[in-house]
Amino acid sequence: MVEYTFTLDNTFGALADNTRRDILRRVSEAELSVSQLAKNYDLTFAAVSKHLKVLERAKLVIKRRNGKEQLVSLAPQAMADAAQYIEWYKQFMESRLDALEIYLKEDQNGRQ
Amino acid sequence: MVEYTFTLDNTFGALADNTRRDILRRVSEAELSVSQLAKNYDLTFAAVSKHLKVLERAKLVIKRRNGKEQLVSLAPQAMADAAQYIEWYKQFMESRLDALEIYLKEDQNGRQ
DNA sequence: TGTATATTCAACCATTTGGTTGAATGATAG
DNA sequence: CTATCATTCAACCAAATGGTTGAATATACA
Repeated sequence: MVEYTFTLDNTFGALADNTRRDILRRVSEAELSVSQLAKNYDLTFAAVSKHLKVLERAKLVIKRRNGKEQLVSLAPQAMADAAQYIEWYKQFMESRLDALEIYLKEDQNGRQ
Repeated sequence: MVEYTFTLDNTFGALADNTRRDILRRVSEAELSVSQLAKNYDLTFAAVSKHLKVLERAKLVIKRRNGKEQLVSLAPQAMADAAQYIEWYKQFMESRLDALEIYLKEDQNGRQ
């Protein structure tokens, strides 16, 4: 674990919003312009542009200019980092997930 | 994908803070009282208590009373849910991670 | 060159967040 | 009961977030 602190703050912070997660979902399927993205939300263009800046800061997406428009796509390198953080969290949860299994087995009945 | 929206907001929101991630790390190893936790940070007791409420709202920890103190531990069921979200995110990233491999192979040299 | 299109920037506003302090509540020990 | 320890609640504050509108910038097109 290096100095992931700020990056993790940005990464998780960026993921803590449904619009941004939806943007990620969309651009994970295809590279889209800002206006193409903006069409999907009941938000102003500027608001979507701001969301994109949050995602850019978190290095979850990159933009490249194509004529008048700006094309958004997932940022492959940061994506790998994100997956790594997530993997780390999964690891650190793992021991507890073992405990969970035991817990669930011991508790087949009395779940509220 | 059910209605994870609010939960994911809370989950990722809760994870977007180093103090809270550190609390999670600590309580993943052992059940700790609020004051035992608070000792580790240069924060008031109340501030730590607030962080714990955020983690509770995200169902990442649970508290149980033990005499005067309140013992904090990872919330096993929510932990499983969190792992599931994370797994989902990994899945949806997977296609792009394949693309990443290709990208990395094609780009052995020119990384800035 | 001027105009339209795509996007960002700046200023502003309301709400949320992360922190503080001090009072209130809960539980145990005398 | 009352004092004490552990924790929360309430009120407050500054900074960050998520949104708006309107002006500014960049590119293409005629």
